[in-house]
Amino acid sequence: MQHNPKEILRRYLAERGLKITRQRYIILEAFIELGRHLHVDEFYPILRTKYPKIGHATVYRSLKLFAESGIAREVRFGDGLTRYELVTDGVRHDHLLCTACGTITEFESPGLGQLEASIVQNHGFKVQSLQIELRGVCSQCLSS
Amino acid sequence: MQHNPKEILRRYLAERGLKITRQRYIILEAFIELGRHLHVDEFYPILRTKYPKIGHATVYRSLKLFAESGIAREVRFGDGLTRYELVTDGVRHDHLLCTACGTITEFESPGLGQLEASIVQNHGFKVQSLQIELRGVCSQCLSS
DNA sequence: TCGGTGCGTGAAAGTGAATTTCAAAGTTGT
DNA sequence: ACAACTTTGAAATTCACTTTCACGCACCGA
Ligand SMILES: [Mn+2]
Ligand SMILES: [Mn+2]
Ligand SMILES: [Zn+2]
Ligand SMILES: [Zn+2]
Repeated sequence: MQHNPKEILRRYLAERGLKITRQRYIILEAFIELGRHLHVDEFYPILRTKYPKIGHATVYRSLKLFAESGIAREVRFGDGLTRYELVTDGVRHDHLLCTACGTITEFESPGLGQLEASIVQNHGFKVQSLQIELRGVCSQCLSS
Repeated sequence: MQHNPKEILRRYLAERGLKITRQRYIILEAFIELGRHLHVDEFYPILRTKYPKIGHATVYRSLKLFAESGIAREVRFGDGLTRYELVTDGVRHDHLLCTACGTITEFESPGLGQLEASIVQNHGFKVQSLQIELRGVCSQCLSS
C-alpha cells in the first residue's frame, strides 16, 4: 500500500496540514486513469464533465502538488507545455520524440547508472535527477 | 574557413535571399564574444550600449535565426527562458544544473554513442538529437 | 551609381501558459 | 458546532516570446 499514489498523496498532505479536497480527489483520479504526458488543457475538458465548476487554476495547482508529493513527474518537451505523468515503482524511462508525427515513445536505457557514476566521479556532483531526450523520426514514419 | 560562424551565417543568408544587416552583425559579434547559455535579457542591455536603438524583437529574431543556420544551439533548462550557445566543431556536451547555486557545468559523456546505437536498434528510430540534463548539487556547494 | 524590389527593423500590441489575488467556501481537529 | 486554517474559482496579472505594420535599408541589375 505504500506505493499507492492516493495513499502517498494522503500522507504528504496530512504531514503538512494540507487538505484532501473534492477537487484534488477528482483530479487525481483522472490523472491516474488517463494516459501519460498530458497537459492541463487535455485534462480540463474531461474534468469538467465530472465536475463542471472546477477552475483551471485548481488543475494547475493540483498537478504541481502531485509533482511535489512525488506521485507525478513534470515532463517538458519544448512545445511550451508542462506535461505530467504518474511516477510508477518500476524502472525509470526516458522519451523519444518523433519530429514527424509527434508521437512520444518511452524507452529504458540500461547503462545510465554507469553514466551517472562517471559524472559523480569526474565532477563530484550529487545527482538528483537525470533526463535524456531524443528527437528524431520513429520507425512508423520511416517506413511510410 | 568553413567553420567560422560568420561565414556559415553569411552563406545561409545568401542562399535564401536574406540580408546581412547591421543589427544581425552586431548581435552575432556579441553572441560570439559573450559566454554560453545566455538568454535574450542578458544580451539586450549589452547590445544597447553598442547600438542603443536596437529592439528586443530583433534580438529574439536573430538568435532564432542563428539556431536555424546551425551556428547556435537552443538550450532550455526549465526556468522558462530560452538560452543559446555557439555550436563549436568539437565534441558535443551536456549540462549539469546545480539546484543550490544555479551554476551550469558542461560535461562530455563518452558512451552516449552506445546508448544511441541501442536505441536505434531497439526502436528503429532515426536520431536527430540527443540531450541529457542532470540536476543535483555541484561539488562547490557540497563542500561548503 | 541609381533606383526598385522586397526583406528587416523597432515600437507597440498581442498571445498563451502559468501564476497570483482575493473573497467566499470548505476542511479538520477539538 | 466552532475556530483556525487552507482551498477554491473567476478574474486579473505576469512573463517570455511573437506578430503587426509602417518605415528603413540591403542587395541586385541596369
Ligand atoms: Mn513517460
Ligand atoms: Mn553548453
Ligand atoms: Zn513518427
Ligand atoms: Zn552549486
